[in-house]
Amino acid sequence: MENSLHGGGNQQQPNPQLPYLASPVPPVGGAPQLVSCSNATAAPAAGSLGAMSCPPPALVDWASLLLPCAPGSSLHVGTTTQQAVAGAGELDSGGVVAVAGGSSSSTGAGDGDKLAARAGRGKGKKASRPRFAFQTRSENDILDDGYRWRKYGQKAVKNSAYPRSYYRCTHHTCNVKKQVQRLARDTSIVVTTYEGVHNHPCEKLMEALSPILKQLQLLSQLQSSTNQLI
DNA sequence: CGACTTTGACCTGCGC
DNA sequence: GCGCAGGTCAAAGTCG
Repeated sequence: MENSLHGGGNQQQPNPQLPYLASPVPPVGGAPQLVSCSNATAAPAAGSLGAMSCPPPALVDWASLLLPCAPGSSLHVGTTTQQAVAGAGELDSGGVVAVAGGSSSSTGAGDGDKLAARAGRGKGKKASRPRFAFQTRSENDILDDGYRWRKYGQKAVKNSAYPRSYYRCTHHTCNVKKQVQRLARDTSIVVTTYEGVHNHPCEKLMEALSPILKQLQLLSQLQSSTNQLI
């Protein structure tokens, strides 16, 4: 029951004042073991990691995840767009997950005219949204990435005994989605695909960081006053 | 009672 | 044009 959502607007204006997530967030809670990752479209620059609002789990070097994966590294990243996304149902392509940018139908078909919304859904050019997928070896399908998600759908996927779950960020102004699915080949591996960019801070991170920030402020003040004395 | 999950139906895109 | 598969909606059910 951790997941929830309120649909919400489509505005994705980053707020430079806040340490909002500049890219999909790795799990915080269970410290699952990362198996592989990929981000074909919105590869965040290394520098953007500083803006990430969620601390990485101990076992995973998330920083490296967000960089182009180096050959020979422990991470396997695919770039074959064909399998990407579409193949999400067929994610067991040699342990490689590839995600292509932009896809999935339009979003935000929310409270308005349902028919009109549906009529517009998926029509025209597909909105290009950053997508980012990674595999984790975890017993839990739901990884605690610090954000709150609401499940809005579940689909049986072809060639997979496990269904795919669809989640949206519950933040009212955030339109980020994620899909969670287990690999058909290796059911211990969970494939999580993020779509979109959070435009708000990670609640849990802010919660966890606030005492640390206070201490830092105190230390900073103490240091400046000490310098004055010297 | 509100928030969230479940689940079946519906819609669209795509391949044949 | 048809059928399949993926993605989304929303009513109903569940839970705290």
